Amino acid sequence: MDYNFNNIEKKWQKYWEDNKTFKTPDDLTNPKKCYILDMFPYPSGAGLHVGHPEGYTATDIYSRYKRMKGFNVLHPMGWDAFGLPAEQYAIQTGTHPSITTKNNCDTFRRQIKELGLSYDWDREINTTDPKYFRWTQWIFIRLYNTWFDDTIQKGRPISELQVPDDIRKKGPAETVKYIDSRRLAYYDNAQVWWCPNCRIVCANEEVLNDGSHEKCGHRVEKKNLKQWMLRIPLYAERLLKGIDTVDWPEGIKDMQRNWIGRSTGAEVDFSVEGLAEKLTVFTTRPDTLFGATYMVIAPEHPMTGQITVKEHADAVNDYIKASSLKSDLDRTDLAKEKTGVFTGRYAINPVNNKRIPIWIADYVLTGYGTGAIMAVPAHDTRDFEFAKKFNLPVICIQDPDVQDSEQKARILEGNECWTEDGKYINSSDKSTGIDINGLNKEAGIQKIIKWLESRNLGTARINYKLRDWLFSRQRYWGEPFPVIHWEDGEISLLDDKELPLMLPDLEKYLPGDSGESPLSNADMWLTVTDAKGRKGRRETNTMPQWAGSCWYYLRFIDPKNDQLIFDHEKEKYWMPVDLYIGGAEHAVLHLLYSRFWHKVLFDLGIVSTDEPYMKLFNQGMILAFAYETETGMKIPADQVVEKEGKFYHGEGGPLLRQIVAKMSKSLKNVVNPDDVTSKYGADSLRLYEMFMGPLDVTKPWDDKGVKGVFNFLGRTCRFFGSLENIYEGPEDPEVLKGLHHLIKKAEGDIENLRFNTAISAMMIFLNLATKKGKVSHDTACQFAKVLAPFAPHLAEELWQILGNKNTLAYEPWPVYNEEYLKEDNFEYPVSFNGKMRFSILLPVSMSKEEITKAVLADDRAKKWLGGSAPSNIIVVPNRIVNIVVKN
RNA sequence: GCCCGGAUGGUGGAAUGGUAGACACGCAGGACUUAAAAUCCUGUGACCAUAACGGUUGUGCGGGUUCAAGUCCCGCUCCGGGUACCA
Repeated sequence: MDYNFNNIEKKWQKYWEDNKTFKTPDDLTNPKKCYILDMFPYPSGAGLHVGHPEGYTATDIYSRYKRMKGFNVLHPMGWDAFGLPAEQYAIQTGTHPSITTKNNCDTFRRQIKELGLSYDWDREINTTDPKYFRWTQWIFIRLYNTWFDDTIQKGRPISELQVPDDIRKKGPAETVKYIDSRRLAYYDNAQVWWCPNCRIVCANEEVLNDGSHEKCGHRVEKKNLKQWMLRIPLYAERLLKGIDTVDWPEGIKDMQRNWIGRSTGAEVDFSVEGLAEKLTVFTTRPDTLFGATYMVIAPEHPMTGQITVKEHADAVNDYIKASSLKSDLDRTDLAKEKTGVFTGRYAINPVNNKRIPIWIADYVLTGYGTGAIMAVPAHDTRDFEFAKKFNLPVICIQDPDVQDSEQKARILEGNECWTEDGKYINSSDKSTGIDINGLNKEAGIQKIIKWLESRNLGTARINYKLRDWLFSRQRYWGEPFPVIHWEDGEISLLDDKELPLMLPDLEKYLPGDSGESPLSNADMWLTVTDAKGRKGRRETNTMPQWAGSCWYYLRFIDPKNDQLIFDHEKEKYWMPVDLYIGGAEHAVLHLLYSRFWHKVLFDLGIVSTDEPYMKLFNQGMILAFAYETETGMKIPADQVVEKEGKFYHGEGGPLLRQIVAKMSKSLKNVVNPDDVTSKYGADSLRLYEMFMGPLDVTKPWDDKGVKGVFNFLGRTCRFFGSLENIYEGPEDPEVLKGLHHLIKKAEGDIENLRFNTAISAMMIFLNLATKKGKVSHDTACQFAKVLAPFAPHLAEELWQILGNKNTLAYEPWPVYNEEYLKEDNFEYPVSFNGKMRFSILLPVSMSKEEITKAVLADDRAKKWLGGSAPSNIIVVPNRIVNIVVKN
């Protein structure tokens, strides 16, 4: 039978759709459940990219396999469809973003369906659908009404928050202020990055290192705006601990840990000459207090005004102004050159009562720790650079653990910085009574913290890099906040019954002039009046794109529920997600934000698991070949001519180098999945994406490679689709062995997401079957089953040709029989001194002694021994023989 | 700078410490064909050698552990990703 993939694929896609083959039954009685999730895409106007099907095919193979293993499988797909491109298109053309979004979703859906992916389309969700974002708003209300109880490390309803009496006495305004200060969501002024080009606020994460906006490349500025923020750092410890409980790649776990950035140390209070107020610093090295020769506070520190003495005020103000104008670019570029200014004032070092100068410098950040540091130039490289530049004293207080005596001398003299361990010197003071001389780092830190705490000078402290999450955007195309700002200053949230709060239709989508979102133009929508006639204005910010993707996996469980966010019995059954596959670019933000929301929902009893995603896997990026000249100039792929395996810039042009690069329009090396499916079919595309290499590595796309799997499918079709190759009766032992070997291999490989080697095993079996010329009907059916998760269209077709009536999507996965895999003989490689010289076929049952005897009796062994006696013989049964000869 | 990966034929890649290069592409030769495409068969790391056998060498570089190292340990080089003065 010819391999007519077009007919076969259309036929089976229609069959699956008509029969709702992959509709997940709402059967909560099957104890074997498996929730297999893809990171749902943002449906861009460009359509599907070959990177998308990589992860989708992997989860599809896994899903189909699990169904055949008798699992109840939840495998849904949806759209993360809020986002800027549709809004910018609306600004340009006046087309409502919902129309653009719908069109893009339709394209994506069509393309995905053409790949034969076994999604339950009845569960399709769309973050822009009011029936969906109603619940996103609902979760926001929960966040607003939750506080974090540090003592039990748990989020609790705000109604359970005890307001201290001294605050209650100050009146209702102070009480509200106190309560607001504990909510997980709060509204406050925040200095944010502002992109003048897009006229939107950008999250820190969206600003690139060079100070440009990730989306448009324009330089961003700082701007003060009222913003919604989420107190994610309160969950830092929980987020950190949870990482240890999930089956994720270690690299991703590390990235999350680093992002949370826990560091232990101490807060130390320094008294300031002439001021009542103390200056508090955070340090991870309180043990180096004796080496603190100056202090630095951030330019944005609230005490800069008080600390700066008159004579230095001008210089300080100039410096603060200058640094406030700096973008990240400047701060990074100037990282090599430290800047700073002296305030004229001195602090007192608590360990020895010495006066040390207070400086202002922008290498100290306002958002981390207390925004102030004690500088220990002898043992911190940044402080060292600064001290050298401004001629501040460097006092070495640790005898370094180094051999090099010259280096040791330089360190002791304060001419080189030492950040490793060593025994303390110069670290005692009679007047204060502290002495850590002779101790090493760990003991020194313990002793100093104890001392500080006993004197109320400081306290042990844990700090996190993780910052509050800026949770609002000045955009139209996002979830509206269910929030009203009343004229008397009160903020109130909508009642659950009033959800969803819809987006108003607009004439124009341009942002408001002051940086407000386009919603500020929607007068009718904007103003509200309560029963008492009080006027209010709706929140004009909308939520960031993260909001919808933070919890979508939960809605898939019960996507059409109008009464509840989801049915709780269903949630208990399906959660957690068993396998989650997506790109590593979401390793930190999406996964961290999503885990945070999930933990809040868990604390409130809305979900039943502490972590949402049990096993995570990141597919590698798919790159493409690109071409460059000797000098490294990139040449678009359409100008390249291939001749005898070499590449030239045009006919007769200069020789080019083939390199591997990201697919890009400028390099003209973008591969469109539609082109691949029209030429080779969806099964070939699927198979090639999996055959290219391990799922998690980045790998280049090679059109020639598709041919390999296409050939395999063609040969499969011609062999198993031709009934003259199939007979009724017992199977040949060699074929039987090959088949069961394949079943075992494919099963293990699918479980471990090693699809490339599973496909190779199928090719090996096909080669064997072709060589034999005929296989039994049973063998053919088993093979179709193994093929089914990978190339489902062709597998269904073969299954039908072989006389079966139903879809094989739910046929039981074949069981391999170890009996068939048993070998009578093993071909022993015989090495001499580790070098393989010849092999010898021996029965597997042979004892070590017999093997030794048989090998030594062989003429070839005699040749390699050359008359001398072996000094050692290592026999590993069914593996190897190694003979050691001394010469 | 720091953190995390990676380096194996012409190419993508395979290999529980135990026969390096499975499988596939490409290439070469052959069959079929008037011819081409498609398909099928054979060969294919490099080097030396041969009528045939065979041998040497080989997993980025330098050391080490081991009977045995692509795999484990130490020290580098290069490439990719993440991150940016986090006290």
